[in-house]
Amino acid sequence: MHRHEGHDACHAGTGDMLARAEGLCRERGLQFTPLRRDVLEAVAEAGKAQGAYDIAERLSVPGKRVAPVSVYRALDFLMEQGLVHRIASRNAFIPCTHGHAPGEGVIFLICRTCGGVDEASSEEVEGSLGRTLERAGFTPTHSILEVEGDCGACRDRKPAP
Amino acid sequence: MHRHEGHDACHAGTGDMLARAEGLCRERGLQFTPLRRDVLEAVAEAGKAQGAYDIAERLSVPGKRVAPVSVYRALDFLMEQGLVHRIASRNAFIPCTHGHAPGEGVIFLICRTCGGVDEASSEEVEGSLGRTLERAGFTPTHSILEVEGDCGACRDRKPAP
DNA sequence: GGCGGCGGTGATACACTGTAACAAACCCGC
DNA sequence: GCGGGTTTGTTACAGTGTATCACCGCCGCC
Ligand SMILES: [Zn+2]
Ligand SMILES: [Zn+2]
Ligand SMILES: [Zn+2]
Ligand SMILES: [Zn+2]
Repeated sequence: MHRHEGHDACHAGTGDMLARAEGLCRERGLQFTPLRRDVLEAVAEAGKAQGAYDIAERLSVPGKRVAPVSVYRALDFLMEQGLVHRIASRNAFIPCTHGHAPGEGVIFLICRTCGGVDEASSEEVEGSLGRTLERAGFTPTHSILEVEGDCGACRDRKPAP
Repeated sequence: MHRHEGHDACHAGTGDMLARAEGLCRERGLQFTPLRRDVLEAVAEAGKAQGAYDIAERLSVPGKRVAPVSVYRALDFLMEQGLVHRIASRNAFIPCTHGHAPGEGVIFLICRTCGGVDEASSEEVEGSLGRTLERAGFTPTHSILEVEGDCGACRDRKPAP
């Protein structure tokens, strides 16, 4: 869940996220390498959607540069495992904090003020979208639904004029 | 030129589209310049979503090159006037063949086989999405909904089993 | 031990997408 | 014709993503 109370709250789930990722990779017989771990950690700690180049810069230290291409490869892996999502409207990436049923759609709620991205899902939206597509004679394989606006915390913080 | 080659989803036809655009610009006191006209025509004739650089190349002839930056400016104008849409998941542009009520959402149906993009809208999807957002305490300003899959024509043409 | 395949990483180069900045051309009313 | 806004040309650059090859570490096999 996306929280705005402060950094501690935002970062609280990072450890859990890493532990979950490690377990999931072991379970699937895949390698949770240091680079993949670092990329996931960087995405999880950021509190907002991160570009691949942002991650590369964040992970680079004097004497040890992480090239964007390596970040892209790690992100591809993490996306295949469902640990990270790509936000098409921002060319940026977020950690998955939701845990999805197979085939379930996701709605990304992107706050234009704080930049945070929350995930939601809705059987109702799924159903009505499915009916609309069927009516149009269209067979879907994949869909993206991204909403921009103001999250509750930011709306409360700046009450209407 | 080539207007009746395929079964293409030129619902309205390129000519109608250009006439509509010209009338709309006159009505709003805006300039429907040759470049803007050419860009809209290129997008409308393509039959599938076009990248800005594709359009630039299509409009360029020996001795008269159209720079991508000019295409981007024309596309910005056409998008402001609601004559063209941008497909975020493809970094590409399509002509608007739908005609939208103000504030109405759009669903883009992107065929992975023929590359064509159709538009749909649904009060039902709008409503259920609005309720889901309200439940999440999120105030939307703009949303994108893009579905990838197979259009009816392509599904019929390749009967699977 | 040596050896070869395999997946992951490093490194460079490149393609694609989009924007900033400034100059020149154009249009339109005065 | 003149002045001011708009449109376009041109160049340069920033941002995003991919291709390619080489190297390394690991594991199974001879
Ligand atoms: Zn998720
Ligand atoms: Zn916010
Ligand atoms: Zn439209
Ligand atoms: Zn199709």
